Amino acid sequence: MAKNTKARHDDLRKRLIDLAEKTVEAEGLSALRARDLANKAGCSVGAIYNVLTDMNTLTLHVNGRTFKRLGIAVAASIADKADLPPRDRLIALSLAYLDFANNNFKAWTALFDIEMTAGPDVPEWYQNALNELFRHINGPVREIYPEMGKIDSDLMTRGLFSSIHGIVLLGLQRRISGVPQEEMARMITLILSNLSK
Amino acid sequence: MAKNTKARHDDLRKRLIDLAEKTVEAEGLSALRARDLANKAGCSVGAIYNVLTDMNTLTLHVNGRTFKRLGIAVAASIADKADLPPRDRLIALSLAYLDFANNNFKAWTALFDIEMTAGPDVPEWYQNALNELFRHINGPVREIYPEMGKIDSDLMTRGLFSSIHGIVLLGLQRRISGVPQEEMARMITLILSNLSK
DNA sequence: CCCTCTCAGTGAACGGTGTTCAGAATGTAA
DNA sequence: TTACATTCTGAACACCGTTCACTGAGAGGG
Repeated sequence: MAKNTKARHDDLRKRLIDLAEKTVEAEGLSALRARDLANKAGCSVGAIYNVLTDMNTLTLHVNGRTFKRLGIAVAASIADKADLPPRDRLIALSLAYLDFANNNFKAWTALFDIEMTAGPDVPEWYQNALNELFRHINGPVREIYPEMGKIDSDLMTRGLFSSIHGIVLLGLQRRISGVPQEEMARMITLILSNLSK
Repeated sequence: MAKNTKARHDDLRKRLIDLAEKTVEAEGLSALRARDLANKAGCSVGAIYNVLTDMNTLTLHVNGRTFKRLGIAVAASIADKADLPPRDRLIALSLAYLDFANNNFKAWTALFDIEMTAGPDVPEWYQNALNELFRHINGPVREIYPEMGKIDSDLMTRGLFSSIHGIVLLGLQRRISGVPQEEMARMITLILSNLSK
């Protein structure tokens, strides 16, 4: 029965993450409540804590899935575009990022709404997921700036990602007036098109 | 006494905002609690609600002050640099933004941590404060791209602000590995220096 | 078949939020 | 002093995540 318990635990854990993912996608991270979740899963509140250490780690699991989907969507955007000029590949990547954030707004928001006060460092899988995104950007960057040293081209890569992220973030949160949805794509294109050299 | 109460209310409101500002600066938005605040102000919890509709509006007041300080800091960075080339002025503005966010990290974070789910629109003063920042950016942008139409140059302005914001945000939150403090300035400089035309 | 005995699962209870509102306290006027 | 109006108070409420003393179902031996 030790084996049996583990199987039941694994099963419950998976169901909880599935349900949490649906909730986050539909209503956002703030709608993820322990009692509601237990209710939907047909278990007690306590059962959640038999299987997951925290509500926070549950969110981490959901975010892990979101990051995976994000990575796939971004990679797909340049899968058949290897022959395009590097600037156009950067634009394609960025628009895919915008598109994903827009179509999965609440799940995408949850990626950055989570607490990360524990220590100076972020979970490893989070770093890995970001590094995966960086890899895609780094190729075009090195093509555009072949003379640039590795340190600077890495900085440029992270800087470009952060820039696009900032545009998408402030735009989708409607924190900046006069940036309707359809203009965000143009904003991204404008900035990336004007990268010199 | 109607006058008298108004004066007392105004006084209490001011003291509450002062105390809240200190708390947010020292410990962050999450440390702002109604009971603690009442304790520090020497009043009852209920008194807060006689004078402020909400804990959220209290945060808005604090954020208003932070935005004002931010605006002053950013404006000061180019006050004596009118003769510099536009790209250098953009860099000065951006580094001032980075500097302010770094030196007032918790208060600056609070600017964007606040709930804005109420309706599709953000408070008016928030928009005004942002527009003030945009004005500073718009000048150099129009100098760099004199042939650009107003619509596009406005998009470029907002896009550049969002970009710098994204770099500062992800960098200071340590959400991106390998971007130590001193390299963020270089990251910003790299990107802005490579704006073409 | 029954009786232990173990242990996973339960949900009431705990500590912590923001917010409210019946009543106490204070002030005003007759 | 008394009657009334106004202001202020803090216990109580609703709602979080989290815990832990209990329950009850199932295993194994007699």
